[in-house]
Amino acid sequence: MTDRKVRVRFAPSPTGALHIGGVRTALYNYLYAKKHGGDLLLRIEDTDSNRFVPGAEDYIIESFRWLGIKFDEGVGIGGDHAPYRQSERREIYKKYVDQLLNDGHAYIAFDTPEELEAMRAATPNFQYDARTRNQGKNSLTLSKEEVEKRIAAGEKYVVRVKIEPNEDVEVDDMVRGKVVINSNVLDDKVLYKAADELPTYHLANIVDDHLMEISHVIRGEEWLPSAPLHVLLYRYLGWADTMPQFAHLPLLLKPEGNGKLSKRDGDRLGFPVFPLRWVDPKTGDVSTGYREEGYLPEAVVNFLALMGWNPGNDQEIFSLDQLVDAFSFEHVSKAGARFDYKKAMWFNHEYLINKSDADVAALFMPILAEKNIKCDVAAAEKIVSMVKGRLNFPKDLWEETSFFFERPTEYDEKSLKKRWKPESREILTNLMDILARIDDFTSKNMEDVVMKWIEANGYNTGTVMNSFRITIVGAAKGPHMFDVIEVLGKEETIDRVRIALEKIKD
RNA sequence: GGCGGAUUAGUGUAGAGGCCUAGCACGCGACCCUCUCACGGUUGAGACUCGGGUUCGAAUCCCGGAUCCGCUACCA
Repeated sequence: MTDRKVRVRFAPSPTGALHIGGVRTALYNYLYAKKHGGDLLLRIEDTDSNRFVPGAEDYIIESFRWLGIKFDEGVGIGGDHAPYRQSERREIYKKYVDQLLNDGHAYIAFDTPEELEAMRAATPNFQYDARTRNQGKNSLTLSKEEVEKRIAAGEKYVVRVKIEPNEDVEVDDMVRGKVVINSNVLDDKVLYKAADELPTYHLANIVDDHLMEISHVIRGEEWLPSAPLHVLLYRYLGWADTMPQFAHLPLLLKPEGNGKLSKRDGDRLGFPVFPLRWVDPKTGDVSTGYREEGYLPEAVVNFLALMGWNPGNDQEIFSLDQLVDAFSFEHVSKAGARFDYKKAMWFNHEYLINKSDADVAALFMPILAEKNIKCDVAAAEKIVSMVKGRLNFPKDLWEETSFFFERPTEYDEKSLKKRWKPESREILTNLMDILARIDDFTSKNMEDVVMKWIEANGYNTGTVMNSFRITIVGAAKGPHMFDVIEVLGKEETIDRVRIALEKIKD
């Protein structure tokens, strides 16, 4: 289409925590920009003064910092097109509002909310448009003098776009192809509110995208119905030849039931819908985040990328750079995607498994510190290497390793019932003697000695090992037994068996 | 209601007229591995929304119904 530089933007409203769907939109913007050597900008769309929430902007910036999605320009970074906060761009919008007014593509309207309400009530399917605007109090129906008088008197007004009727407007969408709709179904949307001297989304969005030289608008599907309006605005403003290309992304849907993914789904099913923990400043409500739940940022990115896009083959594990390489709109799906939080857990599991023992140990150390347990890094790495495969989250580490640090206080009943045999007591008593005589207390050596002993006595390996395991671990679970007792050491191992034999009733 | 979008197993998806006896992954079940739990490997159940066309042939193209999603604010 155009050979100009790819410049895309993520433009959230600071109305609360950043929704995970917004994160995905930003991610796709990032992937497309980087794939084509372009820029990604962060713009804050705070044109609704009523919905502004303090802290939301910092939250957004911190979220992307954590996820590793870097912006090239925008709020918090700066750039040639500053300011990037719409509330700081009032004068800029005013200029284009006037241009639209002068060119007859917009008009001033004085109708109060109550009057509009009445009009809506009076006619079914009412919308403010070419057929009905003659019923309103606006600069098309009022005399010039009257309009000026009202404005001079300080009456609050609004500027509406004047949609030309009966015209097919075509939106060329990168994921959906051509979408055509007739301008008759478009209404004369409010573009500007004199009350707070701010534009609405529609105008601000077009003006900023034009001024910031945005080449592609990649946003959620909820914007598809207003895309024709945007196309018209580019035309009315005389910017049709540099209009960006549109791509409307499928929405993230509830894991079950109908509708789009919401915070409530996360609360109900137990998964985060926000990247970071968020405390609502008004209500004090606390929402957990992916970061706080122990998700790895690279796992979140990978999972999100695959909700609505696929590489066209069976590959599932992608680094951010690999995603950049593979991304294309040809493989963005059109239908909304049910949010698969179980798959998200699996991705985290995969990333955890593939981390080095040293990296997982680094996640383990703070947990140990919190429990007031002294453990050097080398030992932590060794322990972690044994349990890495069974983790979904770092917080599972304690559950999987606590027996290395604390003697069992009780013995799992199910395990006892299934694995404790009448001969267990006698076998373990003898095993204590065997272990006591081993000088080389390493896993491999002990395995050799003990297995030979088992064979020589004609014991059942399962009976011996499982009974032994229960006395050491407290249940029929955990890594290779000899690896466990190597870490524990001879004295501790024998103590545990002895104590267990005292406590366990046959 | 109006307008737009969508529709492959429970979920995410592959599939762009014959390669489809519809592939992969998550989840679920079984088996193998094994001293247990995991990991890993093998494997099972499980889908083309429904009707009509077009075609020698349709998951793939066309039309219609159904369902779902979104929009329909001086919110984004």
